[in-house]
Amino acid sequence: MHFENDIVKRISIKDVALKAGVSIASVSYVLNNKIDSRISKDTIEKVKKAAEELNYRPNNVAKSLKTQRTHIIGLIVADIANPYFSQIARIIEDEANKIGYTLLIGSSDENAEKFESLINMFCDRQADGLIIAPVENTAIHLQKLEKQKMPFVLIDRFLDNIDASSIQINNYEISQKVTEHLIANGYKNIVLVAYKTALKHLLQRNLGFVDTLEREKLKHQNAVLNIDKDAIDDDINLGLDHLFQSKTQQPDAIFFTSNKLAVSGLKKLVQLSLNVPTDVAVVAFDEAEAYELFTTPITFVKQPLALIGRTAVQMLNTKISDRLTPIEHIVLEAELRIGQSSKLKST
Amino acid sequence: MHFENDIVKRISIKDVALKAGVSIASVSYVLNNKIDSRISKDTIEKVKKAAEELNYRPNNVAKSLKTQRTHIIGLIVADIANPYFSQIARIIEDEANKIGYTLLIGSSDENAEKFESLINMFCDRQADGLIIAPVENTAIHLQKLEKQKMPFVLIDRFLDNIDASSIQINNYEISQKVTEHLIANGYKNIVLVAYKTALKHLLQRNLGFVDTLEREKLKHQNAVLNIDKDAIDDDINLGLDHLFQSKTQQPDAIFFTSNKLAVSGLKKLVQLSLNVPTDVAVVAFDEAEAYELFTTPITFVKQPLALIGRTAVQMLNTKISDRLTPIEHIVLEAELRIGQSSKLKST
DNA sequence: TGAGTTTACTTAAACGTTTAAGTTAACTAT
DNA sequence: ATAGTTAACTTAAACGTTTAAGTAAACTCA
Repeated sequence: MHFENDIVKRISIKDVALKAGVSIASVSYVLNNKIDSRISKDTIEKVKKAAEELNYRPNNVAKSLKTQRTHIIGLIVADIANPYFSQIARIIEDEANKIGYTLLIGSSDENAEKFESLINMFCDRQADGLIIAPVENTAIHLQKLEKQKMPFVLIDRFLDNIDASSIQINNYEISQKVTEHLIANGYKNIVLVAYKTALKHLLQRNLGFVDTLEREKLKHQNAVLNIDKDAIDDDINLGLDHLFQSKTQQPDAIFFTSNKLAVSGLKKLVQLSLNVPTDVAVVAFDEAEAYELFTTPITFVKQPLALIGRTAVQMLNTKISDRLTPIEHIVLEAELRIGQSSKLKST
Repeated sequence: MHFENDIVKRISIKDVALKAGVSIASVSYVLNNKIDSRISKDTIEKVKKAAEELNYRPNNVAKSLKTQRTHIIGLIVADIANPYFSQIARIIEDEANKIGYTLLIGSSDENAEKFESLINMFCDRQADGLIIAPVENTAIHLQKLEKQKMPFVLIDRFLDNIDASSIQINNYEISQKVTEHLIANGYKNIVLVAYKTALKHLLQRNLGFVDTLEREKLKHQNAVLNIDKDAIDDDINLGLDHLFQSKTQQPDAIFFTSNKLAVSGLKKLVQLSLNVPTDVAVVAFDEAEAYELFTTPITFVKQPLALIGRTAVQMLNTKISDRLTPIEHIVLEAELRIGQSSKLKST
């Protein structure tokens, strides 16, 4: 039978069986290397030859339906276009592929509704497990996942009211370290540029900063500039304008708590013709190509992305194969990469 | 029945049917809004109530097996960690979601073998269609796709020996335009930093450059620095060192034909303490955060990413719904964004 | 020799859906 | 009263696999 302009009928195990003159069960055994069930060399040859000649390719949809395993891992990030997440995604992709999984990626845009529909989509598609950078107000959905016994691990962020395996960095401590570094280098009017958020990991960054200022007896009123994540450029524009107009106490250093904040802020500093670090020192968070190419190389907090990705996949994989694996919280250490943007203040 | 520590049994249409006291067919009709088959208000209510109470979620694997549609679109890029591709991926993700598709992404690393296994993976997973940035020496695999009548469209790149729908930018013309722009601004010793490659779209960029030099009677021997994509930093290091050591004819302008080349090259220029544009002018390709933050904002070729992504999804979708749709080649226009890095040469 | 074992298969049910075809009761029209 | 129609369902096959269970021939050994 030949359909002139129709979809080419895909070759199934049935066609292979017919051509090889054996049962479909035999074909399945041969093609899946089920050596425990004894099959003659002759049959193996016949099946392999037929499969080859027909250009047989397995149908994973059917396979998944039968085996109840899709070998799909879902990944929910805030935005795959953000280099932080695209780098992590790439690492996870490779790591997942290595152990036979395919990665399905979704962007939540920090939006709880999109987040929920991604969760649903992954569940409906029968993903074997999920790696999730959770969004504010999504604890309910994660609890639902737990109830369904869907294996998942959290990365980057975590939520209070949910007890799930997670991989984080030492946000509080690294933020302390950054602040201490700036103070040690002679900066006294340090401003933190952070997000308006309830996300724990970001609040820890803020807290590490404020606590350190307090401990070092530096003023910390108005030391935090809170930015709306949906209006980064606008808020930073206004915020920095305001800060540098104030003749009383201009900041001598800025600590940006994310790459997007830093990139936006650096643009603004260029616009304001402020020199880094002579007019104002800068420390950033996460990586960005831009940090290396800025007039002066930027000091930044480098997250162990490869380790985060690898650990996430490994943890998830053990969770998938053994659902009784206890919950685990892993804290990885971020690194302070010191560039020129925060060097010893020349007085 | 309750399994203490086992996987929670997922609720199927069967359970809903049982609870509602109707057949599974009725449940299917109700849940899929098949209004053509007449169903009483009463039954509709019962089914919806049962589904709700049981928290029923459809099993897309089973659905796909039966309907022969997965509503999955596969996307093959060189590397999802590359901002050019992650931005495109994000646009495609949104566009695909809008019309009910889920995006599956794979990175080929410009490697023909990985490329082939991605193609196979997508086929085995029964993707409805593919959006592909093809790799060198992969025409065979694309031909195989054609033979199988798997709908696909090519983006970014294209191959000679394959007649498939594609979306490109006007590589040759925009490259001419860049070169003319540099010449118009007084630069005479322009060097092109390009990839060692057989990829057509990149060769067109090279050709647009060389042709323009020739037409303008400028020397074009050694005007192209070819970089191995697997050793970008090393090759650029050596190449630029060599160029700027030559006392005879130092370049006064560099045109980088990709974002990765540009970022690597700009780093090197910083190392060499060369000022842009007074020592050497620069034009780059594609976008990078870095361009805006460099000492002087970089002139670059901006691709219409959103349009590329949207067009790709639309073309693919019409191909999926009607496999007889004729092949189409779309050429979109890139834009030259003029920054400070190529401004009028001060003599 | 014949009961038991091993080898090399095949049969058939199942996974969770969709949907064409079948069924039955109620209604309509003569 | 009866044939025909319609409404509201249900039955069962199918999608392409996997795999437990069944079968039949060949071999083993007392």
